Amino acid sequence: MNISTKFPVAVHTLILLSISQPGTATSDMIASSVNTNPVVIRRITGMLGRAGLVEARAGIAGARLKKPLAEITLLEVYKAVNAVGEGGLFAVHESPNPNCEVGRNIQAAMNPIFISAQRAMEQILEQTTVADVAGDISQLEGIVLPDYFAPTNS
Amino acid sequence: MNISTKFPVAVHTLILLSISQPGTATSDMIASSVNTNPVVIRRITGMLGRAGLVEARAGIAGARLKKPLAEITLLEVYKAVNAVGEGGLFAVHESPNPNCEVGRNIQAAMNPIFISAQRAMEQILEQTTVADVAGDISQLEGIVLPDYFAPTNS
DNA sequence: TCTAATGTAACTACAATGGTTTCACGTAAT
DNA sequence: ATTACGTGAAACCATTGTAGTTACATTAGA
Repeated sequence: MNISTKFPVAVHTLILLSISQPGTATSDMIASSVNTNPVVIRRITGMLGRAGLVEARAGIAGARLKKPLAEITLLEVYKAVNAVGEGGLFAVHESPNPNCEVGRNIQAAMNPIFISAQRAMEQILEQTTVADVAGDISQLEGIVLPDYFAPTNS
Repeated sequence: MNISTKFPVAVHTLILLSISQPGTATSDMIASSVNTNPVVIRRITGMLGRAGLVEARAGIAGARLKKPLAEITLLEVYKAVNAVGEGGLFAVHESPNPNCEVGRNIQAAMNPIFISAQRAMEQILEQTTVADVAGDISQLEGIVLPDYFAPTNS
């Protein structure tokens, strides 16, 4: 399996919150950009709120960022939405045979590797902020199509 | 979600194959060490076979390693069993709204980060061989419990 | 008060995983 | 040849997790 879409959706949400006029980015509006259900968005803003990244209150339209995007790393978002469940990125096979030399030690032997592999992945996420992603988006918007995409007369 | 247990089970299987007398490590025997069903093991040895790591033939008990464990990296095993399905480690939310500046670019903006994060994780797996894991296991077997685990008279 | 938005619970649909049964086929020993 | 054992593969089931959906209580503000 793979890491939950909650993660990219949360990033998407944070960017929309940052570029929208206050009170504009309702869960309905965000859901229509993400192409999902408003409740899915509220679940995510709820998690972002519990992590201290946004402030969302019942009855008030649009959540408010509690930090500028440049101070929110992707790792914070990833952790806020619990993108990788409990037990870590790698699943282990439960209760191998304790009467077998391999069975009774395999988990202890593999665990350190699993942990450092997961850490390596998370460190990449830590090096990028949500503002970086937002920057990439405006860059993409400003892109000029190369000539071979232009209409021709041939 | 997390990465399939097929991965640790495959490592477990390879180690058993390497330390067992030829023809001894049947899918039944391996399954009893892993604590699962023999068919699960055969599915995995099948994948390891298609990846060229072992040779398993119908009717012949026990698969045979085609390489020494020291020449099999964890990354090879991970790829052999397709531990992370198609589409990569990170899921993306499908079809965001193309009429929204953020929606139509979010995937392109996040993809490079997802790819390098996944790569970082895989590079760790590439640095370890199955023989390293097997070595850790024998080390664990030889461990001497520290004093505070010893019976006392107090 | 009325409207609009959020928070939350509950339910559903769907997909993926792993376990299980079953059976055909291959090998090897008797 | 027959028998026993093991693998390969298909089919099916149970469980789990994710996301989508409905419904409703609650809150803010006009």
